Amino acid sequence: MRYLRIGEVAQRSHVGIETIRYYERQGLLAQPTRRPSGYRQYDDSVVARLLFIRRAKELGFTLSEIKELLALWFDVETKCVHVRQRAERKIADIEDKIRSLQKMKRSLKTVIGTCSEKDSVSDCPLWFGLDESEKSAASVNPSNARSPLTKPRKK
Amino acid sequence: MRYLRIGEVAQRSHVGIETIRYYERQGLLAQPTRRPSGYRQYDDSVVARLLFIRRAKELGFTLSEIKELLALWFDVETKCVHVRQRAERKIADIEDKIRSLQKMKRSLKTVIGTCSEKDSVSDCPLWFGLDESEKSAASVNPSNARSPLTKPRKK
DNA sequence: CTAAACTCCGTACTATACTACAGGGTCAAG
DNA sequence: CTTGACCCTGTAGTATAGTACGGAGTTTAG
Repeated sequence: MRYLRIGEVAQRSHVGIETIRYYERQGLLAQPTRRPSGYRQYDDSVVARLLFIRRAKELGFTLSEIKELLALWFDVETKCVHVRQRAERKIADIEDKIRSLQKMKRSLKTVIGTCSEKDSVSDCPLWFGLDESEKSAASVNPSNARSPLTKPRKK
Repeated sequence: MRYLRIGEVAQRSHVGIETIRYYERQGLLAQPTRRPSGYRQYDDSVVARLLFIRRAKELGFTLSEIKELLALWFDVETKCVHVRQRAERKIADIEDKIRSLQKMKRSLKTVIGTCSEKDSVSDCPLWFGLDESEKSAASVNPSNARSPLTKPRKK
């Protein structure tokens, strides 16, 4: 079986060599086998993994989130129950993202629709929601007095 | 009409005060009016704008992309043709993102489906595509000789 | 066997996006 | 009219995610 050198992997995955080594240090890629000289040897599965990482980054996942995602497929140690739970949480995140993107898209279409009728957008509609995303701990604050907005500054 | 102080805006939008000022410096938020004391005065529209920014970041847009997106709705100077073009490009980007997320979601569902049958994931399926995303300038390289993988290092 | 292209490791530098003071002024309840 | 919470500017520091060498060894076409 033919092995790939790091440069070939870089070319195929559109990820820089230094970045591949960086991902290895960060634990996103396994330590590859080495030739006697120390050269890394990869097989093509690493290319798919790198393409996944690249795309996931574009979708707003951080490297550590991506690490978690990858673990769902590849981490043999993980017990099934946990995988299931985590995968379901990830799916919910993803569905949220999809909904927001769809909202954004509809909103952009409205922009196009509105402005194609005239030759200027000076009177384009001003806002279309795209709010929500704001169900984070709905602040059950008693609000009895002027509660600090910022954490009190030490004197 | 009641104005909001920066701290109230921060609370409502779940964005830190310092971050709001940072966005102002970066041109993502307009210079707000000021009280004679210099205090910033906002109306609630800025809250929606900040929620949009926050969400767009989670969807993998950079601040400068977000600035462009916001300009599509709010930039009165922009000519309609340009708005239309840019909006269409953004919509295409968004549709790409949605497709990738859907693929990722399907793939995660497969993980769940596969592993719920057993008590371990040691034999979970190994890869499910989620590739594509790789239609970037399909490398029509003549490849006549050993072409440099990296840019030649200066001697 | 040579030379160009490749790889190694380690460290240092960069860009983006915040985040945290310092040192001062402002506001409003009591 | 004080006092605690708020705001101002400016500058410096942090986290994340790379990116760029230097100085060395390795590979392979010619």
